[in-house]
Amino acid sequence: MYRNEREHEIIKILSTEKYVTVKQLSTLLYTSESSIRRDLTSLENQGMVARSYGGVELVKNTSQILPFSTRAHHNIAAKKIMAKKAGSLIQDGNIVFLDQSSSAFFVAYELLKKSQITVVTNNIEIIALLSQSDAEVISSGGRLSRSNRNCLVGDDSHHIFSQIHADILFFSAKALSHDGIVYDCAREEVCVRNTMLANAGKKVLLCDSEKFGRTSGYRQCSVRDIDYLITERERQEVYTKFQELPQMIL
Amino acid sequence: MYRNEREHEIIKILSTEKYVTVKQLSTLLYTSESSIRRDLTSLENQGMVARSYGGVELVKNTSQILPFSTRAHHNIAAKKIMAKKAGSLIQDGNIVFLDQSSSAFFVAYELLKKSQITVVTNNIEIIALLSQSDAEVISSGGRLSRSNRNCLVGDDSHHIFSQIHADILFFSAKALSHDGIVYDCAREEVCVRNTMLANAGKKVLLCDSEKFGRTSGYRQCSVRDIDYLITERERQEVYTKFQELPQMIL
DNA sequence: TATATTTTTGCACGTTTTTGCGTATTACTG
DNA sequence: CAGTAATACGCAAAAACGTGCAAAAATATA
Repeated sequence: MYRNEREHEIIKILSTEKYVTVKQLSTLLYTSESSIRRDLTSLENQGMVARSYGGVELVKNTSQILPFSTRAHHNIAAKKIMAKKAGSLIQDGNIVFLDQSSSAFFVAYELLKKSQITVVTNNIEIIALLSQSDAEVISSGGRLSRSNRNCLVGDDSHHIFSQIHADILFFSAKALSHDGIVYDCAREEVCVRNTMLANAGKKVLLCDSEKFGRTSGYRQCSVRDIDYLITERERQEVYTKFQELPQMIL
Repeated sequence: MYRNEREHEIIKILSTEKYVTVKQLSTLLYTSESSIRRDLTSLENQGMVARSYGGVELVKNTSQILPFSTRAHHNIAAKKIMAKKAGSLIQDGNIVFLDQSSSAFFVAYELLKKSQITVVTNNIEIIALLSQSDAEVISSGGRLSRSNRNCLVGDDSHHIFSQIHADILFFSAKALSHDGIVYDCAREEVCVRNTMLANAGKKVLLCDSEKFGRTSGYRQCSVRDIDYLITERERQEVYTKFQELPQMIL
């Protein structure tokens, strides 16, 4: 992690000072500017600081140690709200399909509160999370996606989803158009999700309101094919946008 | 666990100080720097501390998201040596099978240095590691093992290994008896490994010398079935123990 | 208690890593 | 497009490291 004591000090200094110059650091830490620069190069490579000509500042959200959590989850607040709502649909003993979305990842957190759950997913991040839990966890297999390196895709990923019938599926998408078509941008991920849709009882779409009224590259399904739509907004706010929608959850 | 009182003290100091130098420790504990270094090597091998030039810090294995990446591995030094040797057997463009052992995890590190590699594994930890790399990564699928929560087992885990023929397989075991039988302790893991063995070109056993002359619950295979045996010791030292062995690597 | 055996310690020495300086290169500034 | 400042890079010196070895300490044995 840290190559030496100085790198610790630099981070400590940056936690109080917003921005420091290389010269200041070399004075403060009684060492040459060369050494400071070498430290900064290392810290930069680890994504801990952001350099600019003459100085450096701290990168926010330094909880990066792990390959995944570094990946910025966008709109976390919305996803947490949706996950809470999703939790109310899950019962002890359920078999749950979770897709490769980060929305589904937050639903996995809710699963930790339930008992006797079986989870089937192609999302590596979810498998890693649940490896600590006492849930039964089943991974789909397949090739690690190149575009979105936290999920398994390709022919081999379909197999398990067609072997198991889930009580409930939680999935997400890139876009939901006004005429009720669900879109995603990655061909292979749409394919796997189709197999999930075909083998699940309740089908639940997690879709934050940012995605309303848009389209994307590939058609996933229609809102008519699903049972529940979950957003981070209030039921009322959403009804005005889509007239003929299925039962929605708050 | 701890080899002496000092190692306990070092951990105690590290629980309050984030980072300490070797010099500080030798003063604090009234002993030579050599002895401190020996303690640190031991603690590092147990995965308890992370060293860097000049000092050490505590390993934080409290990471919630990815439980294993920082998890303590036993006998890390031996595994690193074996991984280095393993690396010399891997060529660019190879298809590599890696089993669920932590020895194989260290081999995965060596793969980061190669190009055009395809990795097939049932080890979640390896998939997580390589998700950052540009290697082609294929996961076996299956049920997350209850005994060893970082790997996939069961019927579904076999499929991929029988579909793909690997250039080389790296695997480990719990024991290697004097008459050349390789043993492991988990039934399900032995089964998957059998499928790997059946579908690999070169078969390479990673086995640190601690495991020599022992047995365990389930028979995996004979040394006659494998092509290379890698240990952390010198070739000479091992030859004296096993007379009729396959070509060994240093 | 005395003696043998094993383990630990500290020092010396060869190796590896880091450091800081000089210099070439690259990036901002007017 | 100069002129200056910051940075990157090569190299020799310094610091830190690992290891073998003999002395010391701890442990086992008689």
